[in-house]
Amino acid sequence: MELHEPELRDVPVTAVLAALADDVRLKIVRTLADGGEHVCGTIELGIAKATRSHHFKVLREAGLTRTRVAGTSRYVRLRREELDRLYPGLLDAVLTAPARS
Amino acid sequence: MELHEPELRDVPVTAVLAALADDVRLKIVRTLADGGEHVCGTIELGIAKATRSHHFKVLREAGLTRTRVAGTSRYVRLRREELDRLYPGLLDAVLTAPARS
DNA sequence: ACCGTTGTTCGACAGTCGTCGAACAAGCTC
DNA sequence: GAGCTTGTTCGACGACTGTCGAACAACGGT
Repeated sequence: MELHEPELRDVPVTAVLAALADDVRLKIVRTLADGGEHVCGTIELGIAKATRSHHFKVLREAGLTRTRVAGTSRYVRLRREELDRLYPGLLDAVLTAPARS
Repeated sequence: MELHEPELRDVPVTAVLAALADDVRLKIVRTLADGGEHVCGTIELGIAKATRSHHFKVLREAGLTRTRVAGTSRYVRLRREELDRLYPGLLDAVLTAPARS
């Protein structure tokens, strides 16, 4: 299993923004914002698992998440420190924004 | 001429992020970041004017810019104060980010 | 009144994106 | 090993997006 996790500085800002510009992915990011590791499947999203897998892939390849494989599960967490270092304020701004109505 | 400029709070965060997640529009925003008014046509973008018009429309309808009509020209400026109030840190994070290589 | 300038709108087109079911892979448990 | 669970991958499909040329609209200057 190749876990493609790019260096954040190699990811264009537009890719980071595009990754955040989706309701499903934003919900994932909000959930991960507690700082802990979450198993992909435990985040309730109301979509097919293929779609779920797709969104986690987008987040990972945009440098937003770090994934640890353990058994059949994947533990995902937000790369908050790195993000705050490279884009100070971005994550906070997005997270404190009013949730989707 | 109907100038559709929504209240920022009525625009979903994802729409704001999507508007910023494009190289051309990001370049426009960076140019407008000096706080002044710019005439649409004076910003060098290297694209057809139809496309240019499209991008300015996206920015306007995402609540990112304010447009003033004067003669045949449109004066555009960034809605920075409102943006900073609703999404503190977002604009700064995007603007200080390394420009697209 | 004509012409040039500035922008918008209207198809059209290619490309990307979100979504899904189905098939597959890998691990755990009995 | 059989079966279940957890995710990924593979088309496929419809919707949206960025791009353009052409046509149009509105204004300014001569």
